Amino acid sequence: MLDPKLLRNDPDTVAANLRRRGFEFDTAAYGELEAKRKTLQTEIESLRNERNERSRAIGKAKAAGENIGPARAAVEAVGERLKAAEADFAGVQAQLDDIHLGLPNLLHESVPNGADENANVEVRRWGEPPTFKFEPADHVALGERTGLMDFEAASKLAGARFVVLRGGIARLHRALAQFMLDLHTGEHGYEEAYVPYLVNTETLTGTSQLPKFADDLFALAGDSGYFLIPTAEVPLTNLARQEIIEADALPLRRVAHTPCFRAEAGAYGKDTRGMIRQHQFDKVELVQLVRPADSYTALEELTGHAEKVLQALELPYRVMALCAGDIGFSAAKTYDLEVWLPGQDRYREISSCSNCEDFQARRMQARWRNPETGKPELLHTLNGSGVAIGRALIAVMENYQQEDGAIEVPEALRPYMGGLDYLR
RNA sequence: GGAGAGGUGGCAGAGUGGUUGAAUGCACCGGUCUUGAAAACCGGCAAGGGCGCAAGUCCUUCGUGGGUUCAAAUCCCACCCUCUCCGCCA
Repeated sequence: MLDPKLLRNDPDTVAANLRRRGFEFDTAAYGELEAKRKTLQTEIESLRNERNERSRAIGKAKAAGENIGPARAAVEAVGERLKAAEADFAGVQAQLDDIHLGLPNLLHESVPNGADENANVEVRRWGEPPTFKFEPADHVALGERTGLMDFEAASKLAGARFVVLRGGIARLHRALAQFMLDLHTGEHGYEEAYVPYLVNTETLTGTSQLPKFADDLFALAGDSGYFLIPTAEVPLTNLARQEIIEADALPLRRVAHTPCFRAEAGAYGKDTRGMIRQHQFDKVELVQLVRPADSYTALEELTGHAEKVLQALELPYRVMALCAGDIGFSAAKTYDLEVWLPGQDRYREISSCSNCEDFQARRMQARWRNPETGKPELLHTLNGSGVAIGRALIAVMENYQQEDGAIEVPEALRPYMGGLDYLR
């Protein structure tokens, strides 16, 4: 959510910023609604004031043993007028709330212009794509050869966009998660967290998956009100919802390994082959809550923490600064990490690291106590994949494949694989 | 699932219809005392919003949402959550 004061006082600046995303903010309509709101609010407040004063007077009169009959009748009329004004106000406020919850975050000035992913800017590259003396297979073909990656079995159990992993591949998948958690808790100062995979609408509204992106989520059948989390960003970030965090506890860095569930409603026919785009995938997620002044430094650090995973696995990647048109709803700035996939002969997203500034914090009322002012102020929130496990598995399989279809186990993962060096 | 108790400020904890936004304690901030610190003492200290140059002033908020009333932390209804006991269960 954007600062309502900013929307009121400087709507044109907001509109100009959002236009970079290709988002049109109707300032005239907003201004009109906002004026209505103000008029009604002023009216309501003065009516309430009148009611309160008269009621107080009645209390005093009664205590003094006077006749309060006429005074009561007089206030009744105020109550009627108040009721009508409040109904009007609620209608206007509901419209304003819809607008507020539907506006994306303002972009940081460093975000490059551009309409879609083609305009994303490469920031740096790490590692060299491996060369093969044979035609490298993709992970689906590699999985078939070992027989340990079974899309048909998953389809029987649940339908399209699921996978069953078995044996060494399943273990490699688990090893990746363990390795990443150990790296982030051991080297990067994150506290490991175990969190609910089912969350309520308030939580999803806090991180801004709701109300706008309900179609991307899986909701549980029945009336429990639960949704499956699309990422651990949701529970981890919402830990701070309606909290005031003491300054010396900052920055808060948390990491969790969870499954993620996504409806992929807008992705029919996209990435249907293999494990690239699944309804269920595992991810190690990094979340930081920081002082506003520190959030851009924190974004660089957090991105670096995700990069360390790929470096340790010796997977070639590049860092992309997302352009205005490709950046997510709640982010002010985002770096994507794209890993090299020999089977696709190109880089594919494996991590997305964002600074949401106070956008989510305002929705959540996640605050910290600023010792300089003594007042609670909004935090800045950041999140990043550190990294997506399914895609990391693919990347390892494809980059470490051998001519005979075996997969070499990266050094960093061998301790988690009982010392195994090749999967066959 | 059954029975009971309870949700109040950063925390603990009073308050059962009328200047109660809320006693008191802790924490925090400022001061006195002290060589310094602690203790003691004095003072300050909720959040959000409106108007105002400011001083200030008004509105809202006592789990959430409705209701009763001239007036609700206080009464009624629904829901959520926490705790205790019983049952069941990993």
